[in-house]
Amino acid sequence: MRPEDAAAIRNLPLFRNAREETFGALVGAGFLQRFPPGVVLIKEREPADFLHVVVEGLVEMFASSAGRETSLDIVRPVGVFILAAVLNDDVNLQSARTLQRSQVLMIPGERVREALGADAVFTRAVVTELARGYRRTIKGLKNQKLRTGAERLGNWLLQEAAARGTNGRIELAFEKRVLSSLLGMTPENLSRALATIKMHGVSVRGAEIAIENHRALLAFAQPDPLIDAPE
Amino acid sequence: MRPEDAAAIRNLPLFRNAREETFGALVGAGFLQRFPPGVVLIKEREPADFLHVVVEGLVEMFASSAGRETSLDIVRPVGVFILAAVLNDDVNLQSARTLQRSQVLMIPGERVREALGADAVFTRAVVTELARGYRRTIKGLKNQKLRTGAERLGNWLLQEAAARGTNGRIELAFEKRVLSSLLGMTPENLSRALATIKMHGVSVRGAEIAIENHRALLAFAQPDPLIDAPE
DNA sequence: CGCGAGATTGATGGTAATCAACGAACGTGG
DNA sequence: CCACGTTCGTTGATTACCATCAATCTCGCG
Repeated sequence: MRPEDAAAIRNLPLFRNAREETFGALVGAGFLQRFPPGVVLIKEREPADFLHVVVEGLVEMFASSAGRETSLDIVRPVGVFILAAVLNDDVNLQSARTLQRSQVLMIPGERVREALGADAVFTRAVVTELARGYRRTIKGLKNQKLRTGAERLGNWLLQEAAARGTNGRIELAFEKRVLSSLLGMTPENLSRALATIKMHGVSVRGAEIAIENHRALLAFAQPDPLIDAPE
Repeated sequence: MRPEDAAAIRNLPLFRNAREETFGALVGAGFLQRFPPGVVLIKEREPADFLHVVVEGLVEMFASSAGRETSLDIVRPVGVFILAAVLNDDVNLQSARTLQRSQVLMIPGERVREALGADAVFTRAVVTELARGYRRTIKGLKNQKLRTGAERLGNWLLQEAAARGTNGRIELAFEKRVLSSLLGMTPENLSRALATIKMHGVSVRGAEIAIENHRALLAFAQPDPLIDAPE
């Protein structure tokens, strides 16, 4: 593992204040691996054997049922996934696949559960991380139940633009079909939603999306801090 | 507080294995109060000052945005709510109101956060409870994104019937409009969904719903343990 | 009895999924 | 370098699903 990767992981809220030996035990027992795009890292219905940390790249969380499939989240560096399943020693509710060439650290779940008992500070960080993930998911549920597709798109754009601080310019890092699934619609409908939203201050050229008229998009999307807050 | 209420709370997964003094400190600092139906206990956007425990009755968690409103969960005895917001010392993402005459124990958030540092067993229980709530919400999101309204209804009925062990008979404990909101549809559409699933082995008379043909309903609803499992 | 809240039913329009066809971009192999 | 093929995205037509508006019905209760 490169020193800057180790430092990035150490700097995760989950590990930042943990004791050195806790961190060492966890990372020491883990495997750091590279994957090409499109690799399925975990599958729903299977036991959650490893806690995953995305060190580099991009990972899509998704789920299927009765022949349908939907994307639930996109995990960027440095982020963690299936923490809840690992802690409960349960099966995965979600699958995960790489969207880009990615580097992922996998820590045996058993080690994570051991660390819980051994390091109170780490445990407190786990509580915070879980609570944060919990709240993120509730926001996702509100987003899905309270808004139309075009509104979800508008708010997603506002959020992305704000997160990147790139003055309203957004370059999609993955295919539009993934975005459509994340936003809870079909690819066809994303196309139409993008067309709709052009009337509200947005321009689209391929994977380049720009918010030309921030005020107009705000008026249309009506962002709500209790749904769209970055965290 | 009646002794049997104290015992029920003590028996919650969250408190079951906590040290006696932890439990005493938490419950001792709490207020046990009775409320008539329709009382708003907490409001979204406000700080989460108290952890709430539903001792008796029924509480609806709901949220609003941009003039729309939806129900997110129904909490029954003995259940806990807004744990995540209390732990993060953050604002509520959801509001809560009583659906029936209810008894609720309110524990100051500060005490809960203190107990985290003082009792490792309690902390471990908090981790488990949070992870469980997290996974429940992900199931809710999958339910919403992967199924139609009638399918959500069918699976809700199957789940209720199984939970009550009352041989397929379900007596609604709250108004249908609440159920419709919980299932992510309008009251009108719930009526139609109920009409639809009459063709799949369900009978409805007022608030009495019965699964006459379990096999037929299963075939229609296609329950999935990764969405519908009680927990 | 008659009122009123909740539930149902009907009519209509909007939103989204599906099916189908076309177009653009890209990579490969001739 | 170009022809071809594949994948992705877009567009159009149709259908399914759902929301809204309006009217009626049911039932509990004063």
